[in-house]
Amino acid sequence: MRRAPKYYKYICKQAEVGCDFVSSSELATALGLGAVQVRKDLALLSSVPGHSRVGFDAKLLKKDMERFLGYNNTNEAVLVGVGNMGAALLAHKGFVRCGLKIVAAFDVRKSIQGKIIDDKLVLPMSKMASLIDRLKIRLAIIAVPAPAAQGVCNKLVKAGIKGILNLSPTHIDVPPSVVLQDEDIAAALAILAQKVEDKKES
Amino acid sequence: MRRAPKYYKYICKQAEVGCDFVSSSELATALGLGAVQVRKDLALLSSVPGHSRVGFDAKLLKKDMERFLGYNNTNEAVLVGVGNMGAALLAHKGFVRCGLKIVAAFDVRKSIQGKIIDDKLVLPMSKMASLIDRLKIRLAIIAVPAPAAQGVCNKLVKAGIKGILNLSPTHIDVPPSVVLQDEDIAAALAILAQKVEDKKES
DNA sequence: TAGATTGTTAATCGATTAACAATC
DNA sequence: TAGATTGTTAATCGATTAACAATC
Repeated sequence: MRRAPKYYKYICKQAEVGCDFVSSSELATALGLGAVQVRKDLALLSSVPGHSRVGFDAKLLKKDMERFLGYNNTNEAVLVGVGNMGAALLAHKGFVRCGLKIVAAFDVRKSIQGKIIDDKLVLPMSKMASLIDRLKIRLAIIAVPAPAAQGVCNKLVKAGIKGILNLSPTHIDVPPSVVLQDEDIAAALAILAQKVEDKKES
Repeated sequence: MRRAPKYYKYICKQAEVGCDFVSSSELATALGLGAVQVRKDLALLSSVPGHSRVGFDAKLLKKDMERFLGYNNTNEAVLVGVGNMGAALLAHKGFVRCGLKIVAAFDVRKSIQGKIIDDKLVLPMSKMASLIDRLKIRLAIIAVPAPAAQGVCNKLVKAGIKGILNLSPTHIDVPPSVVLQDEDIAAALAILAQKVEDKKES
């Protein structure tokens, strides 16, 4: 359910302001969605039915969303590539909220090995496979330059990684047993530019 | 067409290796999609029909994709928030390829104002509105902490921005005339973790 | 020709929307 | 009660898939 994160963030914001209840019509107008669609989504996502006239209990709904999005059970991940973007992710505070923790970082460059960023030590690539195996890590983030991405990916898969978030702007091949997700900020911005252009015309 | 970037990246990779032709069945197996779906997509995206037995001309198809994805016409954007993530984006090389250029960066913190990152000067917020207006910028990236995001967004909209890429992990409100796109790496990784979990069970 | 490919037409599936009854 | 909300059932729409004819 691709709308769940949006709902979650809106509910969080409302809960902060002290709203005890959130109605589906409120969510619909706030997020620019159809009221019926939101009602249907909430019926699916919420563990308790909503109350007529007032809507859904904000705190309960927030908990349901967290459970649904898997923000409760902590997942550990490794990061490969501590360049500008990789270093920013190491220092990023937003992961804990989603039940995520980067437990180790790796880089080929000797110059950065041994450095500590936000309490995490940057290790050489040679330590990667054994650490993933020993700690039973299943998730990895690839933040290396495009030409190195496929090689890193192969090593990760061999070491037992089951989910890869690919931040490099290139296609990589994974076996069917591994889940791959591409996240390319430049491409996302380009799509946004397109949408703006399309809107102007209509 | 959400699959276009994937096609594009795969074609790029093949073109680099020296492949002159790409077939839809090849794309399908490489990207894990249905062969018919790819054929239909290409029929829509390609300006020239494919040749039977060999597939599509890789160079032409690459050009078509670039045109479709808007990678040709250069779009300028501003960045607000030069923290870890913002600084990484300023130094990021991947934008040019997608026809994008960050022309200016802003931050509230005096300590970072005046610094130059990758040839771009970090300016105080007070310069933002006039610069956006003067350079007729339509795109902005928000990379500030969550509590500041809505305030920054309001200023951007007032200054005439038409498309916003929101990297902060919070919901923000925009008027219907503005296109908003959320990009939350932590949330993306959480979804990946979910998919891995789901796969294990099935 | 045989085989691998393309493109098209029709069928299926899933998600969205519309209409309405039920609740407080 | 009246009004605002919820939840459900049926209709619509769009995207995906299946089947097949056409090409080199």
